[in-house]
Formats: sequence, C-alpha cells, structure tokens
Amino acid sequence: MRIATWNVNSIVARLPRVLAWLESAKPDVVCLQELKCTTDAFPPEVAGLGYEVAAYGLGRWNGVAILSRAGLEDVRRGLIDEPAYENETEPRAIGATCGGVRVWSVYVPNGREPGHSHYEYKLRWLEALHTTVTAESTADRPFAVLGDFNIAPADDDVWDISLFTESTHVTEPERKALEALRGAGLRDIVPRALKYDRPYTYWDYRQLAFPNNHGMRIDLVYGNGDFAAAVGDAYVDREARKGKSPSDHAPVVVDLTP
DNA sequence: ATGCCGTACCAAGTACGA
Repeated sequence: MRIATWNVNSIVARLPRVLAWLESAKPDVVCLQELKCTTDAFPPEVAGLGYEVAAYGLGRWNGVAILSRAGLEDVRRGLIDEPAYENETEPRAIGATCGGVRVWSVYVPNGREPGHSHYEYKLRWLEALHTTVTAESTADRPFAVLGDFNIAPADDDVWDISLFTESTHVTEPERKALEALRGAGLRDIVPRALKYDRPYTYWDYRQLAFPNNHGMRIDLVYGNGDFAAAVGDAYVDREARKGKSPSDHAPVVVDLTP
C-alpha cells in the first residue's frame, strides 16, 4: 500500500498538478492539507480517478482531506478536545481507516512567532493531537499521523539553523510536542531525499529557495510500531515541486509492504 | 533549467503562509 501526504496550498488552484501526480505516483491513500475550499467545493475530478474522498474544509484557509482507493471508513473530523482560535474551530484534522490502516491528515497551526497567541494555540492544538493519538493508537492496528506539522524535528531539518533564532518551527516547546507523540508510541518515519542530502519537504516560493535547496522538513509521518514495521520505502517526491504552478510543499510517499 | 511569491477573498488591497 502506498500512502502519501501533501500540503497542496489550494486544491482548486493545484488540481491539474494533483490529478497528474495521482495518475503517475498511483498512491492508494493520500492525506491532503491546505485545501482552501469548503467541503462541498472539493473538486469532483479526484473521485473521477477512483478515489473515495473525505474532505473537511470551511473555505479560505486550512482544510484537510483523505483520499483512498483502499476503503474509507470511520471518518472522524477534528481532534478530541480540539482548541479554537479566536472562537473558531478550524478544519485541521481528519481521520479515517483505509484498508485496515488508521490514518490522520493534519495541518498543525503555523504559530506565526513565539509568544504570539497563535503560537500558544499551536501548542494547545498539539496537546489535543496527543490526546487523540493516545485514544486511537491503542488498538492493535497500523496507525499513522501524516501531514504538515509546521515543526522541524531537528536543526538538520532546516537549511540554515542560524536564520531561525527568533522563529517558530524550531523552538523547544514545539519539539517537545513531537517528543510527546513519540512517547505515545509513534516513530518519525524519515523519508529519503531524491537529491542532495536532506529530505526537505517545503521550500518558500521566494528568493529561489527551491533551486538553492533552502528547504525545511516539516511534513512528517508519525507511525506506530505496526506501521513502522511495514514501511518498505519512504521518499520526498521533489519532482512535484518543479515546473509550472507547484505547491510550495512536496509530497512525502510511504510504501508499506503487505 | 528546478528560476527570483502565491492564494483566496473579490475586483483593490489585505491576510496569511513558515
């Protein structure tokens, strides 16, 4: 089974690229983030390729989905005790069981800057993710949280750590939240890079970040023991970051052996 | 060439991203 996660930065704007990628990479299950459309506005062309779709979006920002051609059951929208931001609970998490594998597609809040109310929201949101993982990964089945975590797990996961001294994504509390997920039994499934030495998944649109490989590894796959044991390969498909109108994120692809 | 920011809102300029 091939499972992927991809922050597409608008499913509507990215639709031609997404359809072409689905046809070439042939994933069985795909976790999407940053739909930037409502649940009802999710493009029907994706189902036309043979995928069942569970989408969760409210419009302009955020939005997550799971696509599957391996079954799509027990869909759950939102986390247990999920916090709101400015009195709105945002569509940032959706879970489903696909061919016996429980997957969550998550879009962790950005945080904006340390000390900002959005940063506090990010940390509270990660606590709710931990609560949900603790409740759901106890079952004896492969389980994984995939998505845009907006956290670089280690200094090597950004191109130049010296530029991040005042930034989110690399702070100790954010990394402690990842540590807590590992403490709940999940492992960081680190993909291989198809070029250069680091498996970055995001490159800013500006300042030639992609050609210069000024990237970050912030799109993560956290799987339980059963999931990790089944991983045969994992890679970042940087080819999807090239060319006309790409997302600023590349897909992370994980191949599970039967 | 992988190439100098893109998207949704909605019709001009702003919020947001990481």
